Amino acid sequence: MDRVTMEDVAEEAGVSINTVSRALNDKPDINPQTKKEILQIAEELNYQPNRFAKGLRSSKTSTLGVIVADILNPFFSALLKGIEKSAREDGYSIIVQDTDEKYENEQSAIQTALAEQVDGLLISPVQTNDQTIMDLRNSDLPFVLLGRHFDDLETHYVVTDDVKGAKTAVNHLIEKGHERIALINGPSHISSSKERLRGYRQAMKNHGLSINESFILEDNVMIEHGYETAKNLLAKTPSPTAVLCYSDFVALGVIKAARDEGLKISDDLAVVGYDDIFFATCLEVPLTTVRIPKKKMGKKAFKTLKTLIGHEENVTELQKIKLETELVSRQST
Amino acid sequence: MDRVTMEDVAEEAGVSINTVSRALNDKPDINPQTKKEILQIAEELNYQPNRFAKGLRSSKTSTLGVIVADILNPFFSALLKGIEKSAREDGYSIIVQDTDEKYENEQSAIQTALAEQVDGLLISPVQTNDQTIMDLRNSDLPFVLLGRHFDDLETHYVVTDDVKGAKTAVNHLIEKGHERIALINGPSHISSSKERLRGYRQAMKNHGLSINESFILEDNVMIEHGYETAKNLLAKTPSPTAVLCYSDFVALGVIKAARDEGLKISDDLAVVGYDDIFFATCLEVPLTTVRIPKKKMGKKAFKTLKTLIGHEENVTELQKIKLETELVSRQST
DNA sequence: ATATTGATCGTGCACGTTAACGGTAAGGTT
DNA sequence: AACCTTACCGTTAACGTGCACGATCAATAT
Repeated sequence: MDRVTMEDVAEEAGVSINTVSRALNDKPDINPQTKKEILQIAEELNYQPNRFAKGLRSSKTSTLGVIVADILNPFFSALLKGIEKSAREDGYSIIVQDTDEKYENEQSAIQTALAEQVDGLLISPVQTNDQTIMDLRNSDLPFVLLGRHFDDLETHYVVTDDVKGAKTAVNHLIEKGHERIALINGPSHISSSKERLRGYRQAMKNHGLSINESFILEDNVMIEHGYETAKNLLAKTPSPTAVLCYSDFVALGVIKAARDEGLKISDDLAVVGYDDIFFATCLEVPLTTVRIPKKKMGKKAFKTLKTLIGHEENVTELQKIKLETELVSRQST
Repeated sequence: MDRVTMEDVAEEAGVSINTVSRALNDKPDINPQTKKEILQIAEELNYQPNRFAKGLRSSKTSTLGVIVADILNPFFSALLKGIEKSAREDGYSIIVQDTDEKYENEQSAIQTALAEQVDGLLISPVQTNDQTIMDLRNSDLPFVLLGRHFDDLETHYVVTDDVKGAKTAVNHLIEKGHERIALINGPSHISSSKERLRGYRQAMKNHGLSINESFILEDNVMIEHGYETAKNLLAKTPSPTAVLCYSDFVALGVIKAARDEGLKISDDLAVVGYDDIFFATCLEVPLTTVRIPKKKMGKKAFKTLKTLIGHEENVTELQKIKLETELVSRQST
């Protein structure tokens, strides 16, 4: 059973293919009555447009590329979920690629996306290199950065207000009476790390607290590293009474390390995470964390990309969107 | 800057388009020397084949549809990761759709996939209805079911050996000295639930243990339900000393409920999960669980689908693949 | 010398859709 | 009566690729 084409519909309706095209695409120059009949017949025959013919003609697919750093990370899963939902509601399909936080994968993923001829690209860039992003700008494929951005690169992006987020978290810890507050941050060269560090410093300064520079550690985003880093941190004297982590993943590592040391979370060591991935509530001591509106972020990123695709060649001004975070206070502080 | 086509390459090489086609597609009837030159030029010009033209001609995209029940569930994330990786390595792109465990979404997702003209479909079906799957069989689109299958539906699938998995888990609990063992199962009409129940019964019977039918509960896969169900379960007298859960998600709910009741995991209540999602190790009491080789499963599903796509019209025999699980013993038992 | 073969390459059409363009008929305008 | 407008519709070419077919030429066989 072959696919139904416009020609089949045309034949059935006794009109030309073009008329069918006009009917299906809401074009003018068509009798409302014939249009109605054609749509009727198309429906009956279960006509499905051939997207390859469409794409070939118009060089517009209705497909977006999404490149995430690690699907297993619930943060990205949630992002992806938001993107997928709003894209689907808008008639877009998404092609997903996972870079495993590796630079070379990102590079080839972008190449693949170009070859796939997607209409646009959503990227949560890896941290090691921005060369690929620069290359991407030279092609005329619209793209939006997600979660991370590069200061020195003028691109569209959707991120969160990390200065404010970290500041609020530190303020919260200070209110709880903590003074020796550590920061296990992400890689220092990515924007979110820089800004959170800024927020951390501001909050400490505002409350007249001195900063123990050895309490500021740089880390990877993965859980295993959080564990190691926390081990080091807790060995220091005097040891911190509170830690702000770069992610809930890192916080998990910290909690593990604290458990090993016989420290009680909250009493002996207050921990604040970042992201609010869903099992932050499932821990023995539910985790206080800075909630990132992940689905909303995905949705917003899609909307942004869509306007870019709409305007195309027009030099639309740069979309730099910062979403607000929310401190969710639980038992770990 | 327009896209480079085969015509451009042909012109540059001083040959016809057809010759370029032959060179690029490893066809015979071509001089090795000219072939080499053409490939060289194609490389220099950075020629990228137009997949829409290709798709239109050959009605073969290199795209697969993947329909998952819930991306936020780490089980599906891991599955997706496995699929994505092996697909990418094989030159396939994947279009991902999320059904939110809702039947109507699955239905439209399949429609979308058909419209997208993917080469094949990988589906982790929702539990409520198999009508869509039946419809899908009537189209000639090859597809493979993932994780769940339907007894009465003759389709290709990749699942795990659930009878054995549950049996091993129950055996483990019995070895630990438990006799009052409960089962919080998934929805009773899906295959994995049925088989795990079978495994549970077999293991109990083999050890001469009587089964308290009120210890067998049906549940949804979501975490919130695990909590409620466990509440009910723990209120029973005599209460069970061990629980086998349908998923790690459910186990989390059980652990929460046990915590509310002041029960100590392992000592007062042994808990076994299913799936082995990555944060099973992150819990206060690391969770004993039946590990499903998720990435391998994704990979296997892709491979299976690929052979189906290869053989196309040929009536290949049904692929019913059962992967082995592995009991991972941790501190919760 | 002529016929045959094989290697190599070009020609032309088809895939399904869109859009520019031209055509037709009915009605109105000068 | 000759023209223009309007509303509607069909013809046709084009998007980039792959495949069937035919063409060419040199080498070999008869």
